[in-house]
Amino acid sequence: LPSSGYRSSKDPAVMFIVGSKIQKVRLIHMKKSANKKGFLVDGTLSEKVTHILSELETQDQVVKSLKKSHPSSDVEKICGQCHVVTLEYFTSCMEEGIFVEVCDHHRLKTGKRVAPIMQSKTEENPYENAKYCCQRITPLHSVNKKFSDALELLEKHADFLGGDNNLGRALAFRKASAALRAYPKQIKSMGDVEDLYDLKGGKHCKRIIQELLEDGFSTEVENIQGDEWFEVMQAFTGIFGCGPATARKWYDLGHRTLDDIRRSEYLNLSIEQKKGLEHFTDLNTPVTRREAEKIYSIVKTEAERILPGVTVIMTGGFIR
DNA sequence: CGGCTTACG
DNA sequence: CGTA
DNA sequence: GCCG
Repeated sequence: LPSSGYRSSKDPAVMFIVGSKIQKVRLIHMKKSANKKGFLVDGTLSEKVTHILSELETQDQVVKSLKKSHPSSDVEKICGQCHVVTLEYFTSCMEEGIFVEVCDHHRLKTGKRVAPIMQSKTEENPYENAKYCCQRITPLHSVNKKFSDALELLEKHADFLGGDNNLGRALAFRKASAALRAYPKQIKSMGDVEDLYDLKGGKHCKRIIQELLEDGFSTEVENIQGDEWFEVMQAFTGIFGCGPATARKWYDLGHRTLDDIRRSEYLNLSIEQKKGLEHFTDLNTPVTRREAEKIYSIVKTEAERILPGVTVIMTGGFIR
């Protein structure tokens, strides 16, 4: 341990896990497994704490977060006496069964600013190595739309069917579809998809792609598109508040159109579904940037009135 | 052959 | 069960 | 349906 400010080594090590950015169930699980392995975990931030573990990026963020959750503690002092470390440190400790030695790479940065994520134009699209979708870039308009749309249709179909295995199948189709949508080059032969993660071990998705390459269409896909049940399911699940289960129920009762649903006396429509029907077209129309800017301007004006100098930033897709 | 995100109303 |  |  560094000499200044640290307590003597005869005191037991105590960890404290900062809740921020950690989902509730995961936090509970972390504490549970730490206790099980004999680690001392403080429920509140006390002077006994020697290791502060956090998913946050910097020490300043940790201090800020703890001040909120522990207003009566001298957060700065306690943090100054502790190791402030990442959850990778936690993982290492769990593996070893002891408080492992704190290395530099475990420590949280002291800087206030989070480094912006830069996308250099010269950098190649990291797709080839991407195992996880968060590691790759997906264009809004993919050159492989034809392929991704086909698999997306199969995803929906499996989702509409529901039941045990179909949720898993839907997930697989979704991943495969997303993989193709993110693939930067136009797919021209089976060789292009041979090793693609989320497809490489598969048979069904590859068959669809082969059909599209050789014939320009897939019989399986065409059949689904021409299927009345599928079309009606698609329409019904387009209603806010109506998912696959409700859509199936309505179909089985003989309904076929949105107006059937509107006119029906006996369906106990939820408030969401009533509003979903009322604003069907609107709710299925993407919000334009122009509209988003307008709302932004209203929010910004009002926020500045309440708190002069405040920063207001649009988030979600419109941040791009 | 099991598992497939999580939380909330 | 549906939404986020 | 695909992955581990």
